[in-house]
Amino acid sequence: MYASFPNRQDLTIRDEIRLSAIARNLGNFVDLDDDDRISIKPILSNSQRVPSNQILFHERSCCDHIALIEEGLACRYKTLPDGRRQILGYLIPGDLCDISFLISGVTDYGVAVLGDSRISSTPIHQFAEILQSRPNVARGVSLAGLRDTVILREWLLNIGRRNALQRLCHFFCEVSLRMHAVGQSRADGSIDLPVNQGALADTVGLTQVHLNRTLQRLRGLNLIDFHGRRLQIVDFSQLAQLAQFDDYYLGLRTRR
Amino acid sequence: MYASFPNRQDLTIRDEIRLSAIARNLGNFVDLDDDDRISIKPILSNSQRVPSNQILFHERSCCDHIALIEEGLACRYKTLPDGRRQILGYLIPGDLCDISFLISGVTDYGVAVLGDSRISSTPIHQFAEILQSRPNVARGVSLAGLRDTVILREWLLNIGRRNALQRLCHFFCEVSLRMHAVGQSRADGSIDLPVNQGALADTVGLTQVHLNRTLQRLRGLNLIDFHGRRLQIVDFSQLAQLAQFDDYYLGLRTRR
DNA sequence: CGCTGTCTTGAGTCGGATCAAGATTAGTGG
DNA sequence: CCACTAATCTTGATCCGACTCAAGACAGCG
Repeated sequence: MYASFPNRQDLTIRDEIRLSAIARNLGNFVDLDDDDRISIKPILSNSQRVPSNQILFHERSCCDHIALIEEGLACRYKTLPDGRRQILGYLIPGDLCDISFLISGVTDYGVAVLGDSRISSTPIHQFAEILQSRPNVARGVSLAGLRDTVILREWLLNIGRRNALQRLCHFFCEVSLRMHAVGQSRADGSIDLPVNQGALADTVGLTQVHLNRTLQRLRGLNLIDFHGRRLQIVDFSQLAQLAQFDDYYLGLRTRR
Repeated sequence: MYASFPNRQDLTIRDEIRLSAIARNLGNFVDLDDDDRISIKPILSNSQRVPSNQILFHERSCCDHIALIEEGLACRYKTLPDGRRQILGYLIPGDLCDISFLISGVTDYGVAVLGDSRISSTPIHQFAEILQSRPNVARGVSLAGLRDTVILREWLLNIGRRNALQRLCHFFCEVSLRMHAVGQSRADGSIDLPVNQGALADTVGLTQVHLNRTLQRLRGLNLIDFHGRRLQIVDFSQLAQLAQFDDYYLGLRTRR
């Protein structure tokens, strides 16, 4: 699928899991051994394709499954009675949405699929069993869940205290690094970002029109290139500087 | 201390714990029995007074204790390199800050005390022991922690998608209900809110000047009365309607 | 009483919203 | 492959909410 990957056919199952997005994701937080990786196989085994724009679950719904994004993109969101929407975060390959179902079983937010995706769904009890038998995996999953909250806090700072240009830069920096960390960037460093400008506006708390103009400013500064649902960051360090972006909060192991 | 409370001297230890803010807080999520309540006594036993404006811990620090707000008020915050600050949430009596230390040990945010407070601090290992022996308490603590995140999401929606007046109304509704739920409201329904307008501005993502004017509009509408660090909500239902506030996300058991 | 923090007010500016229309692209069925 | 349709993107004009800067009023406190 991606240039740097060997052909899937040639891989053993163990290697396939090793290269899976979730193994890469958890690998950012803990060191998984082979047994750990084998243990998460059930989570990967019943995936299915989900078309763009489908709602995985609605705001204020109940959940007895834990979904994993294997390919594609999804987002958490909340809406106001008058229809205004705020996107609360993105779920990229390797992300679970949401382990808090293990505790609570209800959601305050909804999850929508953004591009055509492949998503697997695991019953809560089965998921819980894996966590119980593999403490290492459990710790990785906990830390991944914790990072979701850390990102949420950074977003609140972003939207509450940065201006339009900075917000957008910050978002692009973040999503780009996260995609890299789970092996979802292309050879040229670009990433697939199947979102329209309306969704981008709902991400950073702007209107669609103003987002469009901000995007053009960014393009004019020659910092990014965003066409055909693909994001290419031209100058990451300048982008990060403009946004006062610091990857500390992502807690990713640097492994370039 | 509050008019409706019996004199502390007359209480047995068991009753004292029952009336403690943390027991009331956890009681919003699970039903605690007497053994559960006795078990949390160690958490309450080494409290000390902390003066206003003191920093409990800084952004990006390490933590080996879990702090409990027994009286007073504190807030989580993050700052930008240029000094801009965003308050991420308030810690009111009965709140733990933050159980994620059980997993991670480092913070991305800081915590500052706002009014003179009484705060107790428990070593992580001791705290973990209690959770291990009392699953009911553990579940309550987990749900309380989960609600912190739910509130965070609501704040992102609030700051991202509501205007100045709505944001402020929403915040007042929320903090008022939360204080009620842990027995921290006065006989007349007012609550202590030891924050200045600068902090309020950092709460809802506005400047201090504009917050001042928004506050005046709210006073002009005769919906609130905020003087001398005390908040009196004059007409809750109108305030809630204006903010499109819905207490669903707080997950509090209604017990008026 | 004077200091310091906090609140309030005014004037001017600007960032971002709103409204409306047109251009471009993607998707669909024939 | 084209024609038609619906999304999406882009642009312009205008307006308003919120920010900035600056100064003054007020309150709490030693």
